[in-house]
Amino acid sequence: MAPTAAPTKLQLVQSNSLPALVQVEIEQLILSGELAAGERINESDLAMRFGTSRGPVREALRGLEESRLVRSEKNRGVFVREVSVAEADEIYDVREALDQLIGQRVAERATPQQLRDLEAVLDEMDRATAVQDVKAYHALNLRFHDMLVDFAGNARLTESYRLLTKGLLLYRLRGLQNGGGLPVSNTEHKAVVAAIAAHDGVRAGRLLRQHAAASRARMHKAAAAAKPK
Amino acid sequence: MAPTAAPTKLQLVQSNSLPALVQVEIEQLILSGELAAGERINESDLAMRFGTSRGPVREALRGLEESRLVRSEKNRGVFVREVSVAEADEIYDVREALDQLIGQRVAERATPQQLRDLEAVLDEMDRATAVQDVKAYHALNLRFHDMLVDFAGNARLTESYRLLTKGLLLYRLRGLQNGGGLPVSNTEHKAVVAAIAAHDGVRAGRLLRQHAAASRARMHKAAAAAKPK
DNA sequence: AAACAATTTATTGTCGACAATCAGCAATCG
DNA sequence: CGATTGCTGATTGTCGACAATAAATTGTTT
Repeated sequence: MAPTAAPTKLQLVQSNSLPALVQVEIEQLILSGELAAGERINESDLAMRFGTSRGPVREALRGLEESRLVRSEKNRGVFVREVSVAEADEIYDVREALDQLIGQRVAERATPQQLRDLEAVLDEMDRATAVQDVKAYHALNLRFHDMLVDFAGNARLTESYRLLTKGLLLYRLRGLQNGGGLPVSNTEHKAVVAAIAAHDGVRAGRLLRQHAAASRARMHKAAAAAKPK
Repeated sequence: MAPTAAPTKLQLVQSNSLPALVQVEIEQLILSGELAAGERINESDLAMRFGTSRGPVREALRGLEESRLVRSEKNRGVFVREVSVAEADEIYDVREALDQLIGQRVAERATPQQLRDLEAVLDEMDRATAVQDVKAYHALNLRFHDMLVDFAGNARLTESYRLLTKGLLLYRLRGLQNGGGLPVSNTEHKAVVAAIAAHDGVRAGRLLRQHAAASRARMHKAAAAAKPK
């Protein structure tokens, strides 16, 4: 396997081209919420900010458009995408199917070391739950699911899954981030990991799918609470 | 609803920007095999060909890179992607999961009109099989699965699925397109449509997944036959 | 003749400039 | 007074030119 340990920034600049660098930078801006959903993106401003000309920025935006993080209107500019509840619902539909596949594959292939890594994250999440640190829990949750899809050992699956979850992330940023549900969420995680440890692919797949479905239900609940209408 | 009937060319030029147009054009070049897998793409040549400067071409290539149809090496250029058997295998793994979801959803939502459309394509495929027109069958097969994912009524699912199948298309172009198996393939199609007509989501999902698995097996068989070693 | 070094050529990467287009406002006319 | 028309500033779309890099070629030396 390639040395995935810690690619230095120098290596990044040498291997990746400038537009690629700018693309991940803008992506961070969007995912962190600094560029709000729906907001229009000014090419010149970004170019200034990164110390480049508008060319690389435009190329980066085209990449982000393809990954559906922005949408582009001719002669009007590119906008940070807004993900509606309906669209998030669609994403969850696909995600549930993929999560089932992920659970199954991970249960079949997980090494003892990978299992230990998963359990370590689980512990950290327990600690975050104890102190009600929602932000930390959220980050750990992302990391947990990221590890799972990685351990499934299918690059295309990883790619599809990441693309999907990015869209979900965009929705979550709309402010209606749920409050409760952390303990129950982690309980579900533990059940999944237990099935993986038992190398029970069918059960792990089913549980991970159910976890996604529960997550979707929590989203709906939060949305309904935020907008009683 | 907007007039989706027949978008005139004028509307297309007005709504879509030049880089987007160039992108689909290059995509056609790749999918048709005019730009062979592994081949290096010359920006200036393409720009000349489309009568634009290199800017729009570069933007289009960045989009194609994001959709994994090309890969890009810094200071060396962009290359049409080659999809190995292993990678095609990975894609099929994901595709099977999505196909199951597609079958289920279509069985739940399909309208009588949509069912008739599907059956019409089935008939055409029968006719293509009768005269051993592999090329026509291939095109119809793509159309059939395209219709299915559309009828599932989930835009994100469509998007993910199309992205995946494009990769598969790229593999098929490597020449080892199977010869036989057309009749059996269409028999599978018919079983799927029958389940859809019965609005039996579970069965349709299972059958469509099995169809994808069988298709994968046929690919392996063809690959083994082409390269016995 | 083979291996290495220097040079040339082709191609990509980046930039600044100009043209095209749009949103907003002001002036005009009914 | 409202609507329409014509400016105006800002922003995007596109281009041609130049710099940086890699590949190919040639020349040189042993």
